[in-house]
Amino acid sequence: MRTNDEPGGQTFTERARRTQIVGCAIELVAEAGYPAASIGKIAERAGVAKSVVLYYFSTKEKLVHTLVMEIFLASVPVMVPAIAAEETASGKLRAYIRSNGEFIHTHRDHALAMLEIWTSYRSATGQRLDEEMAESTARQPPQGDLAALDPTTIFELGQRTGEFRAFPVHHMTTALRQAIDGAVLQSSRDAGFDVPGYCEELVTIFDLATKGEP
Amino acid sequence: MRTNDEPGGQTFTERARRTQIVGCAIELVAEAGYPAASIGKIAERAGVAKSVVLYYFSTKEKLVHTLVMEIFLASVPVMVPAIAAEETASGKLRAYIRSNGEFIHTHRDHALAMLEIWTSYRSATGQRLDEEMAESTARQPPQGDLAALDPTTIFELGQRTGEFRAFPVHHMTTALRQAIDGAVLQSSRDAGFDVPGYCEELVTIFDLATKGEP
Amino acid sequence: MRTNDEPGGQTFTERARRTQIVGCAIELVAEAGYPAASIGKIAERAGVAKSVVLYYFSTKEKLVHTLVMEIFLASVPVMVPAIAAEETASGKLRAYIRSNGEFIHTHRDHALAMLEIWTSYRSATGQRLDEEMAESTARQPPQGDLAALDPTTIFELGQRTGEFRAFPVHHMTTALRQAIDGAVLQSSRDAGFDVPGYCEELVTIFDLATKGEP
Amino acid sequence: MRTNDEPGGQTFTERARRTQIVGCAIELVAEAGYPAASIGKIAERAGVAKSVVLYYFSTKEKLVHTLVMEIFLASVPVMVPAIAAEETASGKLRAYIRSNGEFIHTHRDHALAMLEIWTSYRSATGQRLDEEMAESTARQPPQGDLAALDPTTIFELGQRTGEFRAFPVHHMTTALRQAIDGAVLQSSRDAGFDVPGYCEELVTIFDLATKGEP
DNA sequence: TATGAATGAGCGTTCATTCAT
DNA sequence: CATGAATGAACGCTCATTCAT
Repeated sequence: MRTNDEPGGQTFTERARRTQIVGCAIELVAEAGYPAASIGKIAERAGVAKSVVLYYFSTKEKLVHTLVMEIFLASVPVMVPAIAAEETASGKLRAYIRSNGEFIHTHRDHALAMLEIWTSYRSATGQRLDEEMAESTARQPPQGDLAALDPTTIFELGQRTGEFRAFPVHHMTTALRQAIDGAVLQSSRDAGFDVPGYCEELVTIFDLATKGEP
Repeated sequence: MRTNDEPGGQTFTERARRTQIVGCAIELVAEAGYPAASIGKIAERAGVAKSVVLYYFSTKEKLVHTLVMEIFLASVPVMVPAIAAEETASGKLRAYIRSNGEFIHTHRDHALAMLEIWTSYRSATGQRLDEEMAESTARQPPQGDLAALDPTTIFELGQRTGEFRAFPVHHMTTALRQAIDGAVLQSSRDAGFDVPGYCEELVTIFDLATKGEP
Repeated sequence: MRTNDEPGGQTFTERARRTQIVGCAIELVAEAGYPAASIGKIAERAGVAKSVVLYYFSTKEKLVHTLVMEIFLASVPVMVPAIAAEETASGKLRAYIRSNGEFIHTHRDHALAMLEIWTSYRSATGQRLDEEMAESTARQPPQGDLAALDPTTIFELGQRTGEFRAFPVHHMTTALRQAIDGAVLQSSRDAGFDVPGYCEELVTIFDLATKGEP
Repeated sequence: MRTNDEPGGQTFTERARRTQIVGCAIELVAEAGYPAASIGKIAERAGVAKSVVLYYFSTKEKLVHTLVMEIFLASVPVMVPAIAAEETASGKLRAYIRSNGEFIHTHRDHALAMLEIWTSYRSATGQRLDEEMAESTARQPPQGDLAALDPTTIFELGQRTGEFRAFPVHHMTTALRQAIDGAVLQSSRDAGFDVPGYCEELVTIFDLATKGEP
């Protein structure tokens, strides 16, 4: 009954365990794929009992949500400053692609796990991750960092300043996000895939694609 | 007596059942995702016993292979003639994107199922679909139609004729394939997604991206 | 509607098919063991449809009974004359062991299949082969050849003539039958096992064991 | 707090359950035969869910190995001291047969289960129990108790001391093992079979058979 | 805080058998 | 005479989850 309750209602031990489990889960999902990443195997990798995982994350669904958040938060310090340092929309776009590529390159497991979850995860009711998130964030739209990490913002800026041609922003966003995910996909097939090189090509592609003919 | 010696050694009943099961499987994979498309659920949807599915496709792996082949073959008459009708590389590229979009639009379930399998399927040994296919086609590389449906061919043609700038072909291929898959993804989230509109934008994007400044 | 009904109510074709299926079944049981010898695999080996097997032998149980009878009948021409040619009980015993060994040697599949069925087969109600047979032959005790192939007869003869010492006949029978089955067992583990050599040793063993001290 | 750190890292509950399951499995195999002893039926007999059996023995193969070990270990205290107490080879041989008979008599289910497994078990790859064991003990040959329980040792001793005549040891071993297994077989057919009486006859048989004429 | 124990639903697969043709 | 089609029960096994301690 020591007074070891930390702010946020979590003890030091609890935070450590959660971090450890999340780390192992990310590794396992990246290596074996989401469907093969059972709670039992995650626990085994973490060296704890299976029930411990469910003690901290009462449901597999909640564990996945935590994973996603963890991965997203890991990308913020890499991407947000890089984008913010640029002033022009095309500068921000280049920074977005390059810093995302850098994140994929330096955090391969994080990126692989995210893609696995993104493509394979379904809730008990059959919903995909984005559908679940869309529901929970319907009333509370993303702000701050989350907004900064949405290419939409950049494309809208560029169209406002006249740097970019008139294109449907959400379509360009889809194309860009998918193209970047391609880096993760190739990296998952071939650990030696040249992610920075691929992203440099993406910079060229979307530079040309957003500016259009003079 | 005619039903028993059809070409391919398959009776009328057999072909009908196989078609029906494949159809139900495609629907279910498209709706619920690959991991949720168990043999039992496929059978239930088809209104037959689980063992009937395994009577026609002795293994789930074989069922998946059949699905993939079926979907691929459905795309051929839509895409191949459209691409072949164009002479220039940029014409072929536009036709590739537009006809692929048309296929996604008119064969939504096929496209969704293929994407699901592409991203979620793993063989018993953990191999992905493309890794399995890469193994089986190692000695017998694709020819004819299959080659025509690989954007690589188009990009190489364009670089030879000088229509396209010098870019790493495999990177451009990855970006294009991913961008097109984006149409499927969006369509799975929102059945009313404007696939042709999106693809028209892709036409512009890759037109600009492949030509570039001199 | 040709008048091809043979005596016994079986057509030529029918007998041929039955022989063929029984032969394949014996081979398969010998090779893969009884539990692995499913009707489907037997049919496959015979090159007929699974239902054909059940058309001729309406039940797997009946097929097994036929197999056993077939194997037994195959042993008769090898063993019975050899035993009958001897006059003394110890002569008949030697002939029994040697001819049984010869049968095992020349009909390895038959012997292996019999042993597999003997040790592994259970009817739907859990009964073993001998228990089933004991039931069906309760009222109709074996005669003629069957009696000749039961070592009991030989042992009783030897005790009557004074050639053999006084031992409990059924115990000696059990020991002998088991010892001979050992040849099959060893042969199943090692195809090159020296069955005749082993049986020659059995001849010595049971010669000594039945005569006892002078 | 004491239950959790027993020797072997097993809790009291775990050992109890394992013992219970192994006991039920031995009973069931003895009664219904190995093929009929499914995990589900073993669980049913133990009054637990099917998954509980797999919780303690992650694979049926492992359960079988445990069964075999359990049965073997149960025979050691009965047979080894009895054999060790004799000095001559023929004394050891008599003790071997009699103590084995005693074990079969007092541990009928154990003996039946062992014989069932011995004759019917096949691993996933089709290997029999002895073939599996031969593989695993190839580098680490059995010593001490295991060697004492192999009749080969006794026969070799007797030939060295001149008590036994010159016979091929492995053939005599096969015959003896098979003859003793006959006791189990008869006992399984008839619960009232006189195992000690049969073994006493075996003592006579192999006494005569190993000594022979000069 | 942490865990061992237990469960039930579901998985892919095999199999003997039935039946209409 | 022969078969293709279909079935239901059972199999070994995995998994997320519950619960008492």
